Amino acid sequence: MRTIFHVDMDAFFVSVEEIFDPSLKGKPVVVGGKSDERGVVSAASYAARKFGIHSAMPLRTACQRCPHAIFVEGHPDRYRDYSARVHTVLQQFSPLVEMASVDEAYVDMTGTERLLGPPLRSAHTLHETMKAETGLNCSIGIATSRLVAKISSDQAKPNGILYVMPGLEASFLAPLEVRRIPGVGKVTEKNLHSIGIMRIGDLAGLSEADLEARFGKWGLALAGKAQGLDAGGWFDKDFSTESSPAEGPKSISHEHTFDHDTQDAAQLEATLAHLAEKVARRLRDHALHARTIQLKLRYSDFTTITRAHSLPEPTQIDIDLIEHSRRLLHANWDRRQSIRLIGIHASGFSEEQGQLSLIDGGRAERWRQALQATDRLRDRYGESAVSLGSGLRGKYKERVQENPAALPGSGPRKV
DNA sequence: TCTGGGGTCCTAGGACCC
DNA sequence: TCTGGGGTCCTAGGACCC
Repeated sequence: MRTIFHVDMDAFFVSVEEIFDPSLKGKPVVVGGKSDERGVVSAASYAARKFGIHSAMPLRTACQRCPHAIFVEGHPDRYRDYSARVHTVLQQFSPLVEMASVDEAYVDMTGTERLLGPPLRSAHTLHETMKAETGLNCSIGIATSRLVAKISSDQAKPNGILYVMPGLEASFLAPLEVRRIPGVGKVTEKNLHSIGIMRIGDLAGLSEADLEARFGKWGLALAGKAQGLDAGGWFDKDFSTESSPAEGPKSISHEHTFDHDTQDAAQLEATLAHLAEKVARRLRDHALHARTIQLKLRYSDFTTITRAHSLPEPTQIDIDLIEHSRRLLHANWDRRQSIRLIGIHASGFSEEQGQLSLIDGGRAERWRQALQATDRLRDRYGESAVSLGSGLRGKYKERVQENPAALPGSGPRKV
């Protein structure tokens, strides 16, 4: 029998902002951007939630619900820093810690009783240590599976601890809404409601065969989740010993939503080139080469298309990404419509570089050296210090020169 | 409710090969 | 040349998570 903690930081981004500006404490605070910008809420303080504000809500809606709320841009580097501190605290309690995202983690506490006491006691100690060492509140769910631990930390919020004792999983889950199951979103919830399944207990009452007939493979997974089982069964894996083969990212992408929809080809190309440079930069940082380049366009009416192209040889060079994404743009953009969002996505990674690229083999090495030099300059002087020329073009260039903040991605970053 | 940005995983159809 | 079946790769779209 395992003992799993799911540790979830309370209103993480807001709480970190409060450390840097204590005057925010207790006030309705919204992290995500200005109140009149295109964008959504990344995190809301508990005071803001009282006005009906929640994450993923459009900023403009949040502003309508609470005009006197304080809107702040996020600080991703601060969150990464505090996430690392959280990780450090957790490692004092178990060597088996898995950060599931920037603000939550699974900790395998199996076998720590002799050292740290029974689960409720060690959770209490962890809770206090977290507050003392990071200044942040967290909620802790304790259970025999990751799934139930996660659902119970959710029920423990804010700033609480909830222990689902072994054997009580089914009775804990039964009264909860199906939406509480991780992986059940709006669509699945609606589908389940349409056949009269409202609560996890209802779901647990259906047979595997029934669920499979209705939802296919996903139905089988759902049947397991309704029992509180992790994906691979109950006792199966012991997380960090079965070394994660999925080392490193599987895709790297950047996208940008314009303040105003546009049909200006120069602006689109300049933005795309800039996004491509950021993707290429990150490919080099990870020592990865991508074979598939995908363009994403979202029109004013919010219809979204993606168009992909696979290269004969993988690449990590700016101009390959810029050229291929530019071709995809011109081949697929319906010019009757104006564009709200443009993005580029790289996948199909390998660690080796391709023999061919748009540049012939002899010059490839010099290119690599030049790119390394620009990477270093950007490290030292900032992202906008160096550009390959194609990143800036036409009208857009003028705007950028007058106002560096006009360049997507420069200035304070959104979360 | 006028809807971000970064990811992961899944499905489904068609091409192509044996 | 009245036509099966499987495997793999590629592409497009969508659900979901934080």
